[in-house]
Amino acid sequence: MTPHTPRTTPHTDALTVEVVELVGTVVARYHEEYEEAAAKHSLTGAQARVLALLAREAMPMRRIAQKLKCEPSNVTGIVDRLEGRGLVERRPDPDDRRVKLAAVTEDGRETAGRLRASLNFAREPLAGLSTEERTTLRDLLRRMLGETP
Amino acid sequence: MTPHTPRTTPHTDALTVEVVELVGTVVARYHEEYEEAAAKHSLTGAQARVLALLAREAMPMRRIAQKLKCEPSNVTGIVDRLEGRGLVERRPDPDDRRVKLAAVTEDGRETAGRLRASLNFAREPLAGLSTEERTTLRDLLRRMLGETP
DNA sequence: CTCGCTTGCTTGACAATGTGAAATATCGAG
DNA sequence: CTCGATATTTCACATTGTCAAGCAAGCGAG
Repeated sequence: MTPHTPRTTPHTDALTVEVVELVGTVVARYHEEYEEAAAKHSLTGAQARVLALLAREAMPMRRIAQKLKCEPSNVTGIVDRLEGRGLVERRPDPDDRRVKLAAVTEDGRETAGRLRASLNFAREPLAGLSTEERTTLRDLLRRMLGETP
Repeated sequence: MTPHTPRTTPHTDALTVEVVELVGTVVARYHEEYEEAAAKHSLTGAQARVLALLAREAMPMRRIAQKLKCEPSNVTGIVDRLEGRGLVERRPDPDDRRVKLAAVTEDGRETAGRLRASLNFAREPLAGLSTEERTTLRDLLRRMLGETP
C-alpha cells in the first residue's frame, strides 16, 4: 500500500496526512480525558462544559445554546440536571422577562474549579516541551486556527 | 506570573494556559466539522467513525468497541444502523463461530471515501503552513502525544 | 467426553444528549 | 392595541452510551 503521488488534491501529501492524523489523536485523547475528569465529579461531558461556561459568566439559555452549537431545547434539560444538583440556578433577567439567566451557585463555582484543576491534558504532555517549543506550538496552532495577529 | 514557577504546579503559567486553550479550540472545531461532514452523508458522528474504521479493515465487533472505547453492546446498535443502510455487513469468522466480522460493503467503501474527501479540517488550515512549519508541528504534536520514535 | 469457566455478541431497561415542532409568555414596532 | 419576532419550555422521537442478563461457542481439567 504505497501512497501514490497526489494529483487532483494538493492536500494529500504524506506530511499533511500525518499531521491530520496526529490532530485526530489529540482530539480523541482530549475528549477522553475531559469525559474522565467530568465523571470524577459525577458530571457528563455536556454538563461539565455548561458548568465551565457559567463559571466564567452567567448568561441566558439561548447563549448557552449558541456556545454549545445546539438547539435551545437541549439546554433546558442540561441546566435542569445541573440545577437539580444545586450547581446552577435560573434567575430572571431584570431587563427582559422572557430570558432566564443561568448562573453557577457557590457549590457550582467550587465544582467548576476542581473540575478545571483535574483537567490534566495538554498540561502534563506540555511539561516535556521547553518554553521555546511551547511558543512555537502556540504560534503554529494560532495560524492553523486562522488567527493572524 | 513568574516565568519559572517551582515544579510543584508547573501547569498554570500563561503560555501553557494559552496553548491548552488553543488545543481546546482545535478540538471543538475538529468535532464540529466532523459531525458536519458526517451529516452531509446522513450519518451520525459515531456511524462515520465506525464506517471509517471498517473501510480500512474488517474487524470483529469486540475490536470496534475497543477502538471506540465503549461497551460492545453499544456497537451492536451502531452496526445495526449501518447494516440497515447497506453500508456494512456482518460476516461469520471462519476461525471462531462466536465472532462476527463487520465489513464495509461496496456502497460503504464508496461512502467512506466521499466522507474522507469532505473532511476539510486541518487540510485547508494547514495549507497556510510551509513544509518546514508542518514538519515542526508534526514533531511537536508527536512529542505532546508521548511518541518518541 | 463432560463439566465448568471464559469469551463474543445480543437483548432489554434505563439515562443523557440531540433534533424539531408546538405552546406560552414577553418584547417591540407600527 | 395588534402583529410578528424572540426566549424558553414541553413533547415526541432518534441516537448513543451504560449495565446486567442471556445465549452460543471455545477451551481446559478431569
